[in-house]
Parts: sequence; structure tokens; C-alpha cells
Amino acid sequence: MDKDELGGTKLAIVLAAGELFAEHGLEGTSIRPIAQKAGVNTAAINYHFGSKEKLYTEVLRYAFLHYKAKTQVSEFIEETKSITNPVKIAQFLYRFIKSKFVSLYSPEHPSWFTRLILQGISEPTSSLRAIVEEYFVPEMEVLTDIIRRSDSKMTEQTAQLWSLSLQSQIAFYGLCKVPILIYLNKEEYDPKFFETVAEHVARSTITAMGLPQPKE
Amino acid sequence: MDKDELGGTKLAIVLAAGELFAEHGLEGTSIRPIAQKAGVNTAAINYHFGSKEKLYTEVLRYAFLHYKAKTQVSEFIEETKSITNPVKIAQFLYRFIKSKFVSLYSPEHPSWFTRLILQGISEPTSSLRAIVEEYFVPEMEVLTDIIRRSDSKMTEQTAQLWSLSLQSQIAFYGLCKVPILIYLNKEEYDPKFFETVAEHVARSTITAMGLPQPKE
DNA sequence: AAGTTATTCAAACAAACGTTTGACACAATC
DNA sequence: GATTGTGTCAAACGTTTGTTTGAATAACTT
Repeated sequence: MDKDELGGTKLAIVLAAGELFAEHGLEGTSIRPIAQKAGVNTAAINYHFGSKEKLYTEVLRYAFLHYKAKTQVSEFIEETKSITNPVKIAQFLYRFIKSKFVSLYSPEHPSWFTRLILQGISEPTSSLRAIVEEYFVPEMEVLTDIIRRSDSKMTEQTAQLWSLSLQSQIAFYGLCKVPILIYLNKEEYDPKFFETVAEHVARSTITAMGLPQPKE
Repeated sequence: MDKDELGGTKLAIVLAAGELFAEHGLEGTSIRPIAQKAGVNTAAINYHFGSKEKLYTEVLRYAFLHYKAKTQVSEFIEETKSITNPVKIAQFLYRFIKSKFVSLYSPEHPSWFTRLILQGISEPTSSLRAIVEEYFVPEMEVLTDIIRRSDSKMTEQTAQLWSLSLQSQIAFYGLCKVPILIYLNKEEYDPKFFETVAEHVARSTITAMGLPQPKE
């Protein structure tokens, strides 16, 4: 058996569990529905993963890994790492925000992906800290660093606040999907809705920061 | 027995349940720990509330009610309802944001209050819709209306996006407390932290909207 | 004070939980 | 072809779950 890849049965379990965990949470999801959805025996879960808790950790890791892979942020993070030019930084922020919305909310990859990631971030399980430190914190630190360099007088704390403002506006639509849909009086997010949102978040943040608006 | 007020035993149960629900969620909290914390018998919960689910609804309602009472927003919402003067609107937004942060994150009232409210908003339980429609939507609609009136050319959708941006930045610190604390490398939010955050959110939003900055 | 209602309690309930077992099937290895 | 290791399965494990019961107590009414 591979160490990193997931083969037939294991993958089926992870996918089924992901969907159910995302919908009902860790405590709210039982082993038996997972096994049934995956088309395997109940014992297979403990055989392959050891326990329900460890399966949950594995599902979280799988979701984060594939989310990370889908996000093409990393590539143009490298280009911007040591830039101080405000124009370039504004362009980076614009692209960063847009691509985050796409990678989180694009209808292509399963919707449980997003819900699980955001739920995993918001619910303090024991699996959380490791994954937060592995995926969330590094991205935040890079983002903060770039923002801080856009203005030589900006303090570290201010840069952190900008980063948090950005992440909050991006995550909110997944975290509070139900109330937002009720408020907007819709059944489901429109396919093009997030283009508008991303544009709004990007433009307003760049304006608020006093940076020049990118053209594209 | 009163219809609206909660007497001795019922109140004790609600308070104990609130704390535990906030920490472990609906599914993650058992009846027995609640009863023990409240100092009552297990059967008392079903006797007074009918079921665990109904207790949860009652706890949510209690939390929202007391949150609503603590928020003095309603009083100066009335003053601003039909105002179109941008200066006044900017002042309203400034006060609105500040008071929301205070009412949500002030260390005075129990911390499970906030967690439960935000968790109740983010987790789609059956109790949620009624409470969202009763508390969240009306506030959002008033806020949206005021924002829309700050600029005669602003569309309804844009006003909605501003409202969502605001609410997201306010709610985020409760929703994602754990990752944020890890990111900030702190054990707990500093007492004065939210003054800084509120100031930043208010100022940046007002700037981004192109409204004049209030002095105070 | 007697009678009635409301509340509390220990105990027990069936159902569901995560996990373990041991028999069975199927490869690969020798 | 016997042996070994891996994976699957139905069944059962001991707990824990939310809920109910029936007797005992407290509170209130007349």
C-alpha cells in the first residue's frame, strides 16, 4: 500500500466521509452511514484508519491538500515575495483575492470541500491545530508580509488586520452560507455571484489601503 | 410558570447547556454533563424542555435575546433610518461597527454567548432558519438600506455586498477564534484588541465607501 | 389539614454509538 | 499446493446516547 496515495477502498471512504463530515460535523456523523455511502463494511473504516477520529484527520488533510493544489496562489506568491512597488502589490492582492474565491467557491470541485475546510477552521477539534499551522498560518504570514511592504510606515499589527479583513470576507460566504442565502432570499449562490463578490472585495480593500487600482 | 421568563431550574439548565453547546456543539454535547453542571437530574431536561433539540432551540433563543438586549444598536438605528447625509451615515457606520464589536466581544458577558450565536449562525440546524429570520435578516436589511442611501447611484446589490463585508469582518473573530489566535501567536485575545480591530474595520470601510471620516 | 398539582429523583429503557472479533476470500510467495 | 499476508464481511461487543417510568417530595389551593 502506498504511503501517500489513497487506493480504492480507502479513497471511497475518505470521499464519503468528507461529504458527510462536511454536512453534519465530526460528532454528528456516524460510522455506519459513511460505510454505506462508500459501499464498504463498517469494520473497513477501523481497519484502514484505526478510528473515526483518525479518519476525520485524514479527511481534513485530504481536503486541505487538494485545496492547496487547486489554489494557484503559490505560484505568484513567489514573484511578489520581495516586491515593494505599490502597483505590483495591488496587482498581487487583486489576483490573490480573485483566485481565492475561485478556488474556494468554484462549482467544479465538490462543495463539501469548502464546507469541510471552513468548518475545520472554525471548530476547535484536536486535529485542527496541526492543519492550521501547516496550511493557514504560512499563507497568512506571506500575505501579511506583502501587505506590510506596501507602505513603509505600516506597522506589523496593521498588516495583520488587513490580512484578517481579507480572509474574513473570503471565508464568510462558506462559513455563513445558510444565513446569507436567507438574507439574499436565494436558494443557492448564483454561478456568477462570486465574480461580483471577489471584484467588490478586491477593489474596496485596495481602495481602503490607498493603493492604485489595477486595470484588468 | 411564566411563559417568557425562565425560572430557577429551567434557567440553570439553559445556562449550563449554553456553555456546553457553545463549546462542543449540539451533537457533541450530552444530556448528562448538562444536568450535572446545572445541578439537576437528567430527567429534568426532558421534563422542562421536552427534548434535547428543543432545549437547544431555547438556548439559542435565549442567547439571541440577550445579545439583542445588550446591543444598543437599535436606538440609533431609528435616528438614521431616513437619513441621506453622507456625514451622518459615516457616523452611523462608525458607531454601528464599534458597538457590534463591543456587544459581541466584550469580556463582560459570558464568552459562550458569542460562540453560541456565531456557531448557531454557521451551522445549519433546523432551529437556525427561524432565528436567522427573526434576528439576523432584519438587522442586515436596515444596515443595507442605510448604506444604499449614502450614494444615490448605489445599487441594491452593492449595498448588500457592503453589509456582508461588514458582518464578515465582525463575525470572523468569533467564528475562527482558534486559527486567528494561532496566527497571532497568542493564548487569548487581548482586552484592548477589539478596540483596535473595530477602529480598523470602521475606518477602512468608510474610506473604501468614499465617505468622510468621523472625527471622534 | 386535606387534596391537588408540579417538580425531582434514581433507575431502567431501547436505540445507536465506535470498535472488535473470527471466519472467510483472495492474492502473492515459496 | 501449502503458506502467509491482506482485505472483507456479518455479527456481536460493551458503552453511551436521549428518553421514559413510577415512586417520592415539594408547592400550592381550597
